[in-house]
Amino acid sequence: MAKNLLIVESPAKAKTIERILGEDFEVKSCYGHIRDLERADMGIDLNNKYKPRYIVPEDKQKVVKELKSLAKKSGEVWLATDEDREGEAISWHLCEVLGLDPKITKRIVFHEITKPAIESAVKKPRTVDMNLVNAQQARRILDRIVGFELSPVLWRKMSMKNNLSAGRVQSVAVRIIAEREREINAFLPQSTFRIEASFSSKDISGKSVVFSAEGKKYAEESGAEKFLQTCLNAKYTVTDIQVKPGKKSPAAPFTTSTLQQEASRKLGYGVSRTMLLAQKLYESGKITYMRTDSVSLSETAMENLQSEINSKFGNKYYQKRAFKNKNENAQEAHEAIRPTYMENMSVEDADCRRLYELIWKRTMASQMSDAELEKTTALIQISTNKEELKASGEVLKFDGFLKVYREDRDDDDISEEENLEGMLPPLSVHQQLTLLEMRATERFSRPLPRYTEASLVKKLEELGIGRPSTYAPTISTILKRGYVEKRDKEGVIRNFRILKLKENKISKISEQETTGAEKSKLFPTDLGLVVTDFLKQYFDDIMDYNFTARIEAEFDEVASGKIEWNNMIDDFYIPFKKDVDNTIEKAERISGERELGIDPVSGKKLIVRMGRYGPMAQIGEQNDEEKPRFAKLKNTQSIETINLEDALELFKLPRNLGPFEGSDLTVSIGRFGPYIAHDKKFYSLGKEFDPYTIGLDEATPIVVEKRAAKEQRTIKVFEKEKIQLLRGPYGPYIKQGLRNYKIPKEKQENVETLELPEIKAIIEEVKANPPKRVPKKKKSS
DNA sequence: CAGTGAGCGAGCTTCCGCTTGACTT
Repeated sequence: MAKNLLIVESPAKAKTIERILGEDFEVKSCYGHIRDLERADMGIDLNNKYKPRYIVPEDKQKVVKELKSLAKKSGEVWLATDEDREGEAISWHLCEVLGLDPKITKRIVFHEITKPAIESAVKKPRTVDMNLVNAQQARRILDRIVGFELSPVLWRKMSMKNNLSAGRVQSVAVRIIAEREREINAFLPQSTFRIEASFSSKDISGKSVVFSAEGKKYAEESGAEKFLQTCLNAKYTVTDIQVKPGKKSPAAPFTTSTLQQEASRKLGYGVSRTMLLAQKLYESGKITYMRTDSVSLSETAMENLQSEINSKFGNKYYQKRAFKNKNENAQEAHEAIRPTYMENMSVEDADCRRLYELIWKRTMASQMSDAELEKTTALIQISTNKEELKASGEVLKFDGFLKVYREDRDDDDISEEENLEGMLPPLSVHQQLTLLEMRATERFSRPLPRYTEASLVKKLEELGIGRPSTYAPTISTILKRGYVEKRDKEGVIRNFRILKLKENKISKISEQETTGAEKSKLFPTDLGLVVTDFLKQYFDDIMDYNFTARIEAEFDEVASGKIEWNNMIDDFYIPFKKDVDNTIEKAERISGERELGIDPVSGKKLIVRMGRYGPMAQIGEQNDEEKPRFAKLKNTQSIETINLEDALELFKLPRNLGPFEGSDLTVSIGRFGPYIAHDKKFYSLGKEFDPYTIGLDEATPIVVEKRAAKEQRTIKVFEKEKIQLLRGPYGPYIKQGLRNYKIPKEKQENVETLELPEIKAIIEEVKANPPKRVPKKKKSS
């Protein structure tokens, strides 16, 4: 009898399932979606109820062909794609392509790859849920409409014409970054003077230890000073001690988003790196599926965890927990991310090890007991005034899950008070304390920090925007489009004041701290800011943080059969199309123009705006008699924040440094950064040099050095044929015009002896057999 | 490779969400 064919999405999953199901089934994977909307005319028939036109993309034709031929030979085809909207649609597309009747074809689902789960799924097959499929089609079509209508609006209205894009997810992601930047720019730090006293007391062994207590905060220095004065000659007595038990509970096992956040905080990984390593672990069978929004663990995994915890730490450390997803948008087609076998504490692969151990610890901790704490608060009376000081401390009574894992938090979630808590020595009521010193320290409020890749993912997830499979690609997209940059920012030094009461004397000191330093954070570019403003002005609805949540609710109604998908799309498209047409007709070109003042030399207006090649400054106007002067903004400058002085500075380039070997040296900034030009040749200027201040004596050695290096690189030159024989980082190569040609290995040995005929032969040879490259696909890249 | 910055019109770009490879100029 012919075998049954069971189709899943992921090939790694196929292997495991085939082992579980045994002889009767052949398990194959379709590698995700097998059809997509055609690109021409959006792939949607706007005049016929938005009827979609699907095609099998080129890179999926091979797998579709294979599945077709297998389906023909098989006894019965079973569809086991993921149990979510996208998975349901994949099953339906498979029916369409393989010629199966969706009304009778067997469709099964499971959320975990375990023997009981799969065997019970096979016992109760259903058929494809067309309402759910239609909800997916609506999602797909709406995203296509938004992306393919909005992007062309940008092409028309932006002077920069390199492939700009807009979409339901990416445009809101950029908006989040843009708004945070503006909040930070507008932020005015407020300072307060916080009272902190250090006392000495005896610990259990009779040794002197120091602990601190906190007092009030004062808005002004004068208030803090007055308070300190009232404390002169004071005595300090403990008046009250409160001891309260407390507990901490472990976090849920990892989802894609929480894994990305913790790998960023604890290991400093970007989201793409995390996903790459997780993929490797998944493919080698070490962890469960890594693109998931579920926090639940399979029964098998729970049993495995119980026995591991009991044997490693004892029964006292075990606590069974079932986690619930807080996120309403979760589709929970898979389990949480966990090790497949808890007995593997680590993995061989060094790259993956740290991520694996993180997953292991988090999973382990999730089924361990609470940590038990004792929180102590002591009130301290000041004999000379009515204020009180408060000392708090925390003692860990039982470590519980903290034995293996503690979740990190982002800076913005940690309050000052928590930071201060430490241990307290044993104290008693009426106890007299010895004051070591009391300080009023000036503290400034801080703006919220800029987003990291991972904290942006967290924000997107909270808003229900994007899916586990798209978080990392979305960030790549907004970086690639130049809407956002990932970089560091140096902090600035600022003074703060401290008033100190010590040995019954008050003194004032000033200290310095660095503030505003950021590492590996997301900054909006001028392009990102300008495009966001434009989209918000004309497409407020799409840019709304709740847009996705609203349409998701409608997709749910489609999925439950309450509304027809075409009607839903129609309700969206009619007003949207009106906005698009109106914008194309009425909106001015996007420029972000800002007038900074008057150039003192020419007396003309200086403006900054977006130009064809990026942000720039301009002196004078287009229709002036004299042509306006232009200068490119530096990478670190922004249209929004640059001032007149800095903008004028930009016009000092190109600078003529004077003569060298008979011709002038000039320095400027070009398309590829700062450079020195001499004798019609160009030499890049390293980061350590400033083109605005570099002098002739510094510049000439650079020219001499780089010229020598270039000569060394050159083996031979044939002027007439425009052919050069050069030495590159990957060995010698031939350059003709702008194209490079690789020299075959066997001829690399004696390149010096190569003559023109032989070189031409190599060029012809390479032209005839071009090296294999990633085809520049119009599709995914 | 090292300049540019107006507008026209050719012909191009673009979305989100499922999946893995095969590229190294």
